[in-house]
Amino acid sequence: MQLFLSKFKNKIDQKGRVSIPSQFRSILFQDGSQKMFCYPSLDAEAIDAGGDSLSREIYALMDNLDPYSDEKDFLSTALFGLSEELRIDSDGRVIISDALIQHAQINDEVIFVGLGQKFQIWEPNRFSNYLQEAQKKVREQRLLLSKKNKGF
Amino acid sequence: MQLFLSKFKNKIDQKGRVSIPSQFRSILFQDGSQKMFCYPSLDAEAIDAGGDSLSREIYALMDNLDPYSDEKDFLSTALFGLSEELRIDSDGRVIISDALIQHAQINDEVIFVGLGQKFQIWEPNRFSNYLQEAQKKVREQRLLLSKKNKGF
DNA sequence: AAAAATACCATGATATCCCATAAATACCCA
DNA sequence: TGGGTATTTATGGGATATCATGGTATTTTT
Repeated sequence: MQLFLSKFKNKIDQKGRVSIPSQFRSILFQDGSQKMFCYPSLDAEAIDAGGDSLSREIYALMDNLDPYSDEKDFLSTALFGLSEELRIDSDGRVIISDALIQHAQINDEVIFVGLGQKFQIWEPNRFSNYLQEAQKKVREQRLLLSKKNKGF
Repeated sequence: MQLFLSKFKNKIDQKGRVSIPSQFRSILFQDGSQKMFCYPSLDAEAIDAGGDSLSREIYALMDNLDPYSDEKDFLSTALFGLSEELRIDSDGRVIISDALIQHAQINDEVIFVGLGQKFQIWEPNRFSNYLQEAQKKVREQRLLLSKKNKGF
């Protein structure tokens, strides 16, 4: 299976269009769909996105819930209500909806960040801040680890 | 199978007409019917709606209940008594009945919210309140989910 | 006849398609 | 290996189609 890797910075034009990085695009196209599935990230000011496999994963998750439970009502509102299947146009671009733009505080540039099974879309500055934080955490963790595991 | 996803805000005009979001409309039309099936949401101040598959589902649900039970009486009153099949006009609009308008406390704008198999129609402010609540609940429940669903 | 429902038409905004261009990348062959 | 050519890719713009929405006319209902 192909993974989403690396990161790419692209511009949003006046009509709101962004090119999906071609590497990512070709993965999305693999299952034949012309859509990019996406939704606001649960714990970051970013957009989570992926292809058919990601959306199927989420649909399956919903299917397992009791149809008439509060749990399902809340989840389906928060997930289905906020997720979108963006059409990929003939030039490989999408138009990100206002709601998602706002959630991720995006202006006229975005960074696509590969996360393996899915990828995220960030406002560039926010992403570099997030990355720094993450790296800091990793270093701290490593200090803890290195006491037990020399040479790592 | 096509699912109802995302949300759309539309206006109600002086004659009481609302456009069904075209994405939703095309799903409704798939089973050939020119109708939108709807009824007052059982546990929210909103309208539940969908196509033929939803109405069939509800019929099936009723069939499974003991014919002479209170449960069936109650449900058939709550659902069938108040459910309607709204004609979709040539421009893709419907007229929502007074009873449903009142149940959902709707004025001159509504939000259509995709929930997968069906969708809901909300008064915008009420929906944003409900959404906040739903997101809060989802975050609380999230630890449970993440153990089973990595990467989500 | 009055009121409601339905069909039909008009318009601005937006999305989609199609083409152009420049930069980046891949490709090829001496 | 290097240097040049072909392809791909990101991005912009104009033309076209679609959509939401308002309005008018016609039909149906009561």
